[in-house]
Amino acid sequence: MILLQSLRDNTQDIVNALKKRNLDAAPLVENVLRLDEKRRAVQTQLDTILAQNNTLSKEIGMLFKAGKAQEANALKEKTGQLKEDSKKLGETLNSIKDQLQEALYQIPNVPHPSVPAGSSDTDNETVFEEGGIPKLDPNAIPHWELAKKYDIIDFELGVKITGAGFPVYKGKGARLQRALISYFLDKNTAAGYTEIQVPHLVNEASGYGTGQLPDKEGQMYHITADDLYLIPTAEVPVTNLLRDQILNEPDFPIRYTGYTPCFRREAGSYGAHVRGLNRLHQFDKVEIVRVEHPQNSYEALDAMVEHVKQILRELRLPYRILRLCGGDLGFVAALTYDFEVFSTAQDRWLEISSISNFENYQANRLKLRFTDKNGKKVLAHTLNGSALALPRVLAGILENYQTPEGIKIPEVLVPYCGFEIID
RNA sequence: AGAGAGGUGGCCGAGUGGUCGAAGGCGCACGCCUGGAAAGUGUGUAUACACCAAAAGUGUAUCGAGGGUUCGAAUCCCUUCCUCUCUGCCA
Repeated sequence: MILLQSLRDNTQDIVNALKKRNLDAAPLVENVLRLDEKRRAVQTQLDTILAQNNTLSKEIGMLFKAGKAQEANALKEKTGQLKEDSKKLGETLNSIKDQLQEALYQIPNVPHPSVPAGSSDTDNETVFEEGGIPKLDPNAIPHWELAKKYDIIDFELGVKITGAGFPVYKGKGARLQRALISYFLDKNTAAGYTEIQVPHLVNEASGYGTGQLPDKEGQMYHITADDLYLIPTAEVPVTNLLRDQILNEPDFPIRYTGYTPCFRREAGSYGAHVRGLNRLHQFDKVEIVRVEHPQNSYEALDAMVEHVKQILRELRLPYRILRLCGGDLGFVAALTYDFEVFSTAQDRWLEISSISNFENYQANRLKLRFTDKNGKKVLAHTLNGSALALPRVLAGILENYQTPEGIKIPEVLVPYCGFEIID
């Protein structure tokens, strides 16, 4: 959530910057500032009344001790009105606070100056492109057909036991999945990220911490019996490890990587582009998460981008990097780079990683702070990215590495797979 | 799931209606002591919000969370969440 203090201090700058999201934030911001002003006025009133009441109570206590019961009782009568007033004001204050909170939740993060203007994914800016697009056999086919041909992924079986979007990986397909997970984790730990295994279900507080709640309630699977949510990404449990923490400067940088399955309801997103592995309800992902000193967060973002580049180079997949435009930028992100792999067989780009700096937007909700050199408590910056999401990487490999003899396994994965070709 | 115990500051732990934001200890920071260190010793050591231009300062809230009783609640009552122990179940 956006920092109220900076909203107060830089109102106009923030409203202007949010225009990049094609959002006229002025009314939202005005509402927040109005509520904030109201809140402070009520707070001051309430504090005064409570202070009076406290003083009286102390006096009464002392009078009783001194045996002056009569005087004490006289004072007691004075407190009646104060009590009534404080109760009313307390209720008002709570209601204003709730409204303020809700109003703040509606304001998205302020885009970084480098975020291009634009309304949809067609306005995203390609900042880097690398890797040769392979020349495939004229009979090349998309991965869902390859999956069937070599019997490595069974979508129908998934439908039978669960439903659409829950594929079953078989034989070499399953082994390739496991290989990718291990390979990604190894790359990440070698780059300094600490491997971590987290629960796949989280409570409500964690959902709020990283911003999935309340905005994206409908996107998560909710276990109502125990009021827990299946994680849509490892970002949620991993980032929440640091919720309510006050760090020290030497603790930076904090770097975590974790593999988890991810569960997404993807309500309302069906269509031609969701075939096969392109969009699933359950998929595997290896995530990287960083918590940084505000001064270093953009350096960290660049490092994360470089790191993922390295992996795609090793896998020899043609990819490009996009800087998301204001219209495509996620609600809580200040700057996001998307990685896309080109699927030659589908003749389209597939998003396989999204790396974002949330600056202090997420940390504000998480109450994730550190003590700076002057002893002040300052919000940290949080970042995360996929390194990497499995299904589309798998799709890219299957499609780009297909030959008439079978699907070749990228060299770096052979030691992890134990075979060189799927045939 | 059933029965019981419990949740206090960075940690341990005292506190069963009044001056308690909370004893004591540990830890941490700074100083003294020392050739240096240890030991010893002194001081300090929560967070949020409000008032104030700001600092200083003052006020308010916070003893798992929410509500109640009371002039006054860490302490009493209710609700709820969580943890631990035993029983049950079980990879």
